[in-house]
Amino acid sequence: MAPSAHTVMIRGSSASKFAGLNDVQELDVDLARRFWRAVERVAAGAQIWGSTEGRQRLIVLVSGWLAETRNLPDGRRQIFSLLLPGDVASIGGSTGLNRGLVALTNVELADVGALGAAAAAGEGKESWLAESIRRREERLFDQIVRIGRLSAKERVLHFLLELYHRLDAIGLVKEDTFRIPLTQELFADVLGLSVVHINRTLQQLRREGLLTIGRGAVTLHQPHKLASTACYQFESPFGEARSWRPVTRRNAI
Amino acid sequence: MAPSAHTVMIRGSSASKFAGLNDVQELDVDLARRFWRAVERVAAGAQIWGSTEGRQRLIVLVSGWLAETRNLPDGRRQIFSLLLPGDVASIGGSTGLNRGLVALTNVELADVGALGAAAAAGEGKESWLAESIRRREERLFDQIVRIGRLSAKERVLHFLLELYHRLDAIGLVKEDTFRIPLTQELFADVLGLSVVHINRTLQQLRREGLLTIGRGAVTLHQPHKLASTACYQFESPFGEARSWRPVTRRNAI
DNA sequence: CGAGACTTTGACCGTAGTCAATTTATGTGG
DNA sequence: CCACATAAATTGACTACGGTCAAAGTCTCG
Repeated sequence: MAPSAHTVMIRGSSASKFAGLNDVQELDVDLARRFWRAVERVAAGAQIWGSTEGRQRLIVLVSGWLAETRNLPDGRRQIFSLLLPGDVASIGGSTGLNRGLVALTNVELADVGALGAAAAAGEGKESWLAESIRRREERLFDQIVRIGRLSAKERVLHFLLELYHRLDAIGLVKEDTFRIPLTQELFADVLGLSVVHINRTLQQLRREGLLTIGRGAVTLHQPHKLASTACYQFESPFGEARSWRPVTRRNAI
Repeated sequence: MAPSAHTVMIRGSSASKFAGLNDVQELDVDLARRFWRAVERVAAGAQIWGSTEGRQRLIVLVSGWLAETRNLPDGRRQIFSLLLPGDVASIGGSTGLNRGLVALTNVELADVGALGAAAAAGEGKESWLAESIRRREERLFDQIVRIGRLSAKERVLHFLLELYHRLDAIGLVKEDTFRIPLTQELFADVLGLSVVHINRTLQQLRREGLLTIGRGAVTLHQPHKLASTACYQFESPFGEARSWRPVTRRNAI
């Protein structure tokens, strides 16, 4: 993939290239510079994994979209999460066997090894890295709730709302509209549904006037209202809904 | 919950109390001692969360089972993961709002804050903590594949196989049999299914002679054979099954 | 214009959910 | 030790969400 095409990709957000990072106060400029020296470019469609030999290392996604995925032997595929600019991922080590990292668009990566050590050491303040990792886990939890307990319609809305918020945080949402480099097939593999059903669900949402989607762009109409219909981020602070009874031999399976 | 009842809980595995830890070479004895001074006991059924005030802290589960869970406003519930002895979890900080930690049995916890700093600093060797966290993420990925792409029958087997391996690693499996403090309802909430369907699936598996389950104990008949029918740990090393085409405006939604 | 990939549609099927009742297991108090 | 209370497990009847298969329609690019 030609670098020129790539440049087009990130243009228009040049100011916000660092938005995902600057947003969080703890990342100082020195570290940021260290990023830039180590930037790597990866072409859309490429699969990424560190040498299985070396130790695990952390990278920051500077621009573009990545997908974390797994293929089952029979062809089924599940996408665990999407990584957006500012997100952290680990590659290398024994990671590669269970999970693949795929560039959905042209992508810029920065090594965060040095930063990692620095951040881990700096205990006094909330380290940027720790916070980043915490959010990542939170997103995995959201993903589990989506595919575990939400209906197809809810899943789609919940997922789009997550993207909306994450992209908004790095300045990539204008007037409730953002771009998504996803086909309906990828959509399906994220949400654990079939392509056909994703298609029908999207059409239903369109008919209901809840969103506009097509040509790689999404507009959410009244995002806040959608949030409640999709159980998005409105979880009760836990523990209010159901009581937990100790599980003893008496009441075990 | 009386300490005596509790002691019964961990008896029989006293030798293996530390199995989950000793198993991994990097944990030295000094750190282990530090654990013991900080051990906390929690009664079955209790909900655990650090003060939302303080910073996030890491704990190690020394004995018993914990569940990480979320309740949706309408009563639906999803259990993200089960924590077994030797596993690490974070509590406190902003964690509490999105995820609850519940003691399924009486439980012993050890604070790993000090260890955390030490381990993070010790970069030369694979730190125990880092490895522990990596495995945790791997389990979340497995969970996502289970509920995203596996059938009910596959989910149950895959889940039981995971427990089998994790419990085996800490010496809690004898003759392919282990104890599980789970009701069918909890089972359902882990696997994203209804109780009724869990019940029917278990009965089918019993009829097929694949396992024995009841009274809080499970026996897997021919675990290795089951693994292939449940797509357990037999994922292709990624990238062989399907090609990835760049997603551009052309072929996006 | 033609090729290839993606989207859309229709017909049909099957897995899993829901509701409601019954049975079983484990306690508990008399 | 028995009757009763409670929570789990189980069953049946019915529904529906979502999957599958196959064909037709669209879009973009070369």
